Amino acid sequence: MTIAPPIFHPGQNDLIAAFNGKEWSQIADHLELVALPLGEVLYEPGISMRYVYFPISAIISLLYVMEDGYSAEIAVVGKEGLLGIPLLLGGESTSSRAVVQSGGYGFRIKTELLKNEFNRCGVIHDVLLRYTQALMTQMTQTAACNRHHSLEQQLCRWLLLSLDRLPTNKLLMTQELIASMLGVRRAGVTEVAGKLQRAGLIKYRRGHIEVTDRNGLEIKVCECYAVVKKEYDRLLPST
Amino acid sequence: MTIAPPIFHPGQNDLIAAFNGKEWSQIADHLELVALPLGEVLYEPGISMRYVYFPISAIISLLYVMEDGYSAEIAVVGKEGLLGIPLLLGGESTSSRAVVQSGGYGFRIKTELLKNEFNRCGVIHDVLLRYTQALMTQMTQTAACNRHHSLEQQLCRWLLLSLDRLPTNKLLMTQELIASMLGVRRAGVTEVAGKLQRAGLIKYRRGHIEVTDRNGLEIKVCECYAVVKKEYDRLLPST
DNA sequence: GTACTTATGTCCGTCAACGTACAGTGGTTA
DNA sequence: TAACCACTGTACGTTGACGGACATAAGTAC
Repeated sequence: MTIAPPIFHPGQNDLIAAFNGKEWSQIADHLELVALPLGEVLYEPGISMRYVYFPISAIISLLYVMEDGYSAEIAVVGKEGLLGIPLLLGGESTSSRAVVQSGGYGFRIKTELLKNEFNRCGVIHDVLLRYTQALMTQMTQTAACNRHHSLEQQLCRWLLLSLDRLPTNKLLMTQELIASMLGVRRAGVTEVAGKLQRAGLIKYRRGHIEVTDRNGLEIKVCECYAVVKKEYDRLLPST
Repeated sequence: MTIAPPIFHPGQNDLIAAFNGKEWSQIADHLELVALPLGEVLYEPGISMRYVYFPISAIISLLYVMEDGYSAEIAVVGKEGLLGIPLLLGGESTSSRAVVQSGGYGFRIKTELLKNEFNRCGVIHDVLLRYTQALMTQMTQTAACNRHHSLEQQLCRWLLLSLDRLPTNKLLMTQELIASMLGVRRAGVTEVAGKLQRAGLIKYRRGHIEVTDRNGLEIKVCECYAVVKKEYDRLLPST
């Protein structure tokens, strides 16, 4: 038996919702609903891509993968954003990889079409540039957090950022995956996650995480989370 | 006695050199040469600024300063770039601070004037967006480098990035300052710098660093330096 | 030249995270 | 039901950087 895909509409992506003008309706027809299954690689470093993605229920992780195989998450993109900013900025490719961190659905559109609208320098242009700045804030904070904060704080930040981009408080995530996103040992994640569980903040079950006390996480997390969230709210108030 | 400021012209900034069209000449007259002395703070988090800066001989460091006073460098801007991208992206302010890391000169122009030209979506617009992407690459690499690489590698990267933005191989820099840029202990910098000096790569003298074997640094440095450099060259080939 | 400030060199105990390894256990498949 | 695999829990020694402290040396001011 096959399960019918859930019914989504483009406006569930916050950026698309913010476009909603005449210029947008011209290309809205070209949006295409796609499944974004866990682990799918959407962009690979140095490769120029044909589509940009507006996630709805999926979360995409921007990772830098080093020569020795170690990786580090730079930012996450969910329904508040767009995957493919470099395509609009004119650079085509990036040095990072985009991987689906939490499976779901999204819309995609041919790069050229969005680029054409972007280059008219109307609402779409302005919204996307503000989003670009929000993304830069996230990168900034990742860099600073990597330097100074403990694994526990970083995990809290990661959980909250993910939660903000999901409809539920449940994540499908193994500790192995989280570790590779954060660029730390799996055993380190186990330790810290156990601590959070004993404190009653989360519940763990083989690849399922449930956040049971969001407030508690917000108390434990470092400032980085709030800085990013505040900046997204400021730059993209519609969301 | 007063020393006359060196004679600079705007084209010494690589971005301005790339503009050189009719649209640019309209506002070129409004450029103003300014001294950028070591330590001067050009942008403060959350404050909207009146000018954007095109460095010529100075280097500006983008720092995120945490609540507890610890800081981390996110990126550096020199004659290859522009300080004030967030002003153009529409967000006005950022969460980071911009500090002159190496004293020198630069040109500045009122934000509004550049913004107007930017919004015409011509050459200036395109060049600045490509620069924005280069800056994002630098942030990405900083985040990844902070996570995985040793202090020694990071210092090498920092020296090389600085060197690329200076006319000489000499830096005016105390270890204390470098430490606060990298977000590490001063004693840590001393150790590593001593090691580099004994290896004959640099020469130290109370606030003066001279790189005597650039090649040696490039061998020791992590991949992060090359990734950033390559991306700048690719995105802004005129430089 | 002397006193003073500022930068650098070095040491020590501490600690978070590392790499590695292995045992348990939940869920799936045969 | 049994076998198996993938995920999780835990342990151990190692290590790079930390916080803090103090000594030395290089410039600067008097």
